[in-house]
Amino acid sequence: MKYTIEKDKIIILDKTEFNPKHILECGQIFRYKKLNNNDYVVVSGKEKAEIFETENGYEIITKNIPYFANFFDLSNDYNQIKNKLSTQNETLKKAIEFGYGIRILNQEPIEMIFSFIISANNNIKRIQTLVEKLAEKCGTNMGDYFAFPTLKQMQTLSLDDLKNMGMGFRAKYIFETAKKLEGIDLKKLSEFDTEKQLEFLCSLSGVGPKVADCIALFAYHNMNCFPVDTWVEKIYNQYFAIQQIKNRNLIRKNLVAQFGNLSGYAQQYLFFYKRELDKNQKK
DNA sequence: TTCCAGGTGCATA
DNA sequence: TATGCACATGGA
Repeated sequence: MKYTIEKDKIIILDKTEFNPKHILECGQIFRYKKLNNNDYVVVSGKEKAEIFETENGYEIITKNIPYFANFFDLSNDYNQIKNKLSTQNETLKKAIEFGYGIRILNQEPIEMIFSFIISANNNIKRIQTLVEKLAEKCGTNMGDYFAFPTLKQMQTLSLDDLKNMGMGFRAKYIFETAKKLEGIDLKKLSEFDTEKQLEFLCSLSGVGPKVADCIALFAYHNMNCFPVDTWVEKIYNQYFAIQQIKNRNLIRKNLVAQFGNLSGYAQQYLFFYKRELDKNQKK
């Protein structure tokens, strides 16, 4: 994708491989805010960026250019990925045409772990509220926003703190995982193969197969993962299944068999497509 | 009032 | 190994 870098901004000269709405509203990140039509503020870890639409693309304004160049996966060629996937399946082709500007973000492992523990049996709106509360409660004050808490900061929270924030039955999971991660180098996990990565993640309290897939996908860019949640279950049974399947493990297996090392990309296009369609139908 | 949301953990057979 | 249920909370 065409982009250039100036002092404090990344200039994107493309509107087909980069679309802030598609990128931010496809459920992979919870800390963003819409300013105007296609303008957004996004917070990741302790960094912040603002995105503004221009005539020929977008400008990403930030104090940390390298961080957000990597965050937005700018060196990756999404046209090639989209072409490959579009030929594989008609529904996916439609989903890609719909969410053409999606990119899979490179996010912080610690942020993904706790955010997706919160996501269990929850809706995106409420997940956003809870993640924000967590940052406000114990994350570093950066002036006009709060950084996502470090592990040390997470460990200062009591079980009651978490319950009082509205974490519900996930409070215990967060509390236990914060303890368990002590002394563990999460960067090392990127060197593991998929099986080992998921095995470790599933050993954390509140992390099962679906949440582990999300963490592997969004924190470690592991494209062999295909998180199957309630939405993917719906889309699978609507468009892919010969016969209806409820077993999510089996659905995952079938989808990974079909999309291989492009599974993570395929999943995001399908997830965004299905959710937006359902949202619009309700209106 | 009931159902549902980017599910997980645990008991039971 | 597979199935079923409880688990907080808030919006529709």
